[in-house]
Amino acid sequence: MQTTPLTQQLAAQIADYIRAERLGEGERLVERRLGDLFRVSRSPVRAALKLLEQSGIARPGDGGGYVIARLDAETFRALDHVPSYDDDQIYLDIADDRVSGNLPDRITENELLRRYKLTRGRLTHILRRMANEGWIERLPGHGWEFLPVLTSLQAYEDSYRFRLLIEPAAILEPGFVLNRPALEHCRDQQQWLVDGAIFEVSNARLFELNSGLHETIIECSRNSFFIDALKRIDRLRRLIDYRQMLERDSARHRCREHLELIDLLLAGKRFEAAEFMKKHLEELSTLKVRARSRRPGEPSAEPATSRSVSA
Amino acid sequence: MQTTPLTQQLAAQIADYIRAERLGEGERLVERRLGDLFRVSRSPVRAALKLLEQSGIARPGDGGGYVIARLDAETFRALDHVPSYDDDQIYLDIADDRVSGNLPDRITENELLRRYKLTRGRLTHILRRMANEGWIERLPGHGWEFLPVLTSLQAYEDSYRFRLLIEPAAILEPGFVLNRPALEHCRDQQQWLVDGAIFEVSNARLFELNSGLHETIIECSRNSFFIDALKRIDRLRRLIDYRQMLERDSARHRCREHLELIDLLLAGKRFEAAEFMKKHLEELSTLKVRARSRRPGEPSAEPATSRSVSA
DNA sequence: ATTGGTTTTTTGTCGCGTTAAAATGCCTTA
DNA sequence: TAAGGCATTTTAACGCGACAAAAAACCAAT
Repeated sequence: MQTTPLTQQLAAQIADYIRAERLGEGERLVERRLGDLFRVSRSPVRAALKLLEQSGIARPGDGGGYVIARLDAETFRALDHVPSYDDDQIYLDIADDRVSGNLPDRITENELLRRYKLTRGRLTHILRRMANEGWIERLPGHGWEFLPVLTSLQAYEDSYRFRLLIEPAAILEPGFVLNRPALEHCRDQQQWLVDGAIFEVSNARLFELNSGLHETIIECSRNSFFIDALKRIDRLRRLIDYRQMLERDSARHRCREHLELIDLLLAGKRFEAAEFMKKHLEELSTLKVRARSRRPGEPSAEPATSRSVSA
Repeated sequence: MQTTPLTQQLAAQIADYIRAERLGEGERLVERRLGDLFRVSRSPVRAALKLLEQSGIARPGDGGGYVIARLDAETFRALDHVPSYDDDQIYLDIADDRVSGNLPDRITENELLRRYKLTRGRLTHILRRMANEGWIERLPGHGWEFLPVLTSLQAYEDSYRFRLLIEPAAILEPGFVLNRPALEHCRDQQQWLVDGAIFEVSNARLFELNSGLHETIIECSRNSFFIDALKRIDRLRRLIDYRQMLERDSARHRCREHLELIDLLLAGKRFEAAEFMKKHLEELSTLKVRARSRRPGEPSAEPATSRSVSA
């Protein structure tokens, strides 16, 4: 039996689907329908179903095929963490090495190939992704050059001024429609954080939950330009914010604000919500600036915060 | 002698550089310095210099190397149009075929390979580019799917509301610094259009000049998030706006507005400029909406605008 | 008509050799 | 010491074949 990335991903998606749709034991898992739903052919669906059988989520049905087995929370947990693409880890490794100064400003593809033991295709994928996110650039001839986007404080302030503009405006978009279930899901998560989980979750997870909330809100605007713009910023932020130790007390304060914000939205008070979002982001921005108050060129006044960024 | 794309591009860049820096006859064109400037090694610079010799812009200097020859406008014109990458044309062809309905919603890479006679590498480049611009998407398994971003009127209105937000705000950014030479260059171009050239230039060129102006302005904000956001929108717009016959009288009106806008900026009246930009975009938005008042699904009421573009 | 099972076709990734072109290093000269 | 000339090394795109996996077509059963 083969378990390819696609198969694993599909299995996780199907599990999510079962949970989201509240499907009960004994219901058929129809191959064709699942294939249509997730835009793949039946082949990977079959493999995914076999995988789900092994996890105990599905069992063979009468007359072939699979039906849903039992559904305790424990069973799901096994598939909970979406198996991130192998590439994603290497991508983060490169970002890591870059931010911590292990990679020079300019580098060739072959050098990266050697360092990270990749195939050419994979590396090309990763490089293009980084280029799209705007922190590496192809040189006219051979090689690539890292851009200073991530490392400068200036970029941070810039990104917050941009968010300050678009996020409140998105809430006031004419096409804005609340996605209640998604928002309520976010509220549960934020409540969970406030109730103490915040001191236990990883940086990565915390970042994911918070940016996920902001993205859920902006998605309600149903204007892809707002949505894409924020998502692009978040992909960039992820690379930095992952790494710095987030201060949990102020993070908790932010989560409380998130809860307020969600409640305003759920109550239909869009205008107030937009105002609140503005204030929330303004606070966030000053927080960040205070935390990393080093000018790009200037020597650091606070050695504790100045991690060497580039060789 | 080899003339690769890089060589040609370099030659054009060097020519531009000579013009921009007002370098005179007899000045040395130092290989190393040019290489550093354009971030390439000496090899392609040498090839480019040979090319410039053929064009009559450079001539061999005493003791080797090249110096600037004579500099009449006629000589430059030969190198004026930057040789666009081969890929760009195919990219536009695909967009063309897509917009005019010659390509199905889903398609495999091999099918595209056959249709457009590309190598795998090239196609991968193009597909990734389209994916980044947000109008095609990789399916989980095999194949790609075109997204409806481009074709819907809704997306148009969305994009204009987004621009209406960011473009005036960009002018008011704290880091805003006028790029006088660039703006004056734009003013010359706009004046040239208003003076009658507008009835002669191609759609493509008109689009390029106008979006170039808007991008020049937003670049003065020196906030990469504003800049990137607008550039992304423009890349999308290009695909559509290329194709529809632009109405020259209202286009001329827009150019007149552009001139006013530039004058406000050059006079340092940023606040007024931002206000003017807002009004300008509002007008533009209503224009567009009126011009393409066809719902995505509905049959076209104006057959004149649906030109079959490619076989 | 749906569904599952099976087979066939197609796809797209990987590995590897080849090669033009870009980068680099060395030498000479002014 | 800064420049060009020249030779050498390195790079990355291309082409091709192999192979696993996904898509598609076909069949049988209910």
